[in-house]
Amino acid sequence: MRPVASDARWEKIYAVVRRIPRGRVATYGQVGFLAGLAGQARQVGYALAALPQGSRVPWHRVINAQGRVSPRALPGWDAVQRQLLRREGVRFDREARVSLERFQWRPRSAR
DNA sequence: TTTATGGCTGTCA
DNA sequence: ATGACAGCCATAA
Repeated sequence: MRPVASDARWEKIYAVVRRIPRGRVATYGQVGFLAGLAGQARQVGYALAALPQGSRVPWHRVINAQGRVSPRALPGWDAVQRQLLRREGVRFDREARVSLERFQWRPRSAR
């Protein structure tokens, strides 16, 4: 059997995402960096997109570098993400953007 | 194998 | 602020 490289990477990505506390957000690039995959933000998005529904990974706490919820393949799904974040206290401005200054997660280990 | 497409990002006009 | 582009790399065809 051929080893599936993405499994190990995705595991690392999920591990990082699981560390994001409630009411905080991280960018794809940040997650990639913390997972040892600097510059591969896109893979983070890909990994999160592949998450099964029942997973306990807080995928909704990951947004793009512009502080916005990325438009997704399935319609309405991004609105759900915003609602989940709001429920945790994350505020959106009228441009549907989050102030990363205020809500971005800052783990000590990588500051 | 090659091509096209992604829940992205930084840089430059 | 907005748009175009080039990197990144896994997956599907």
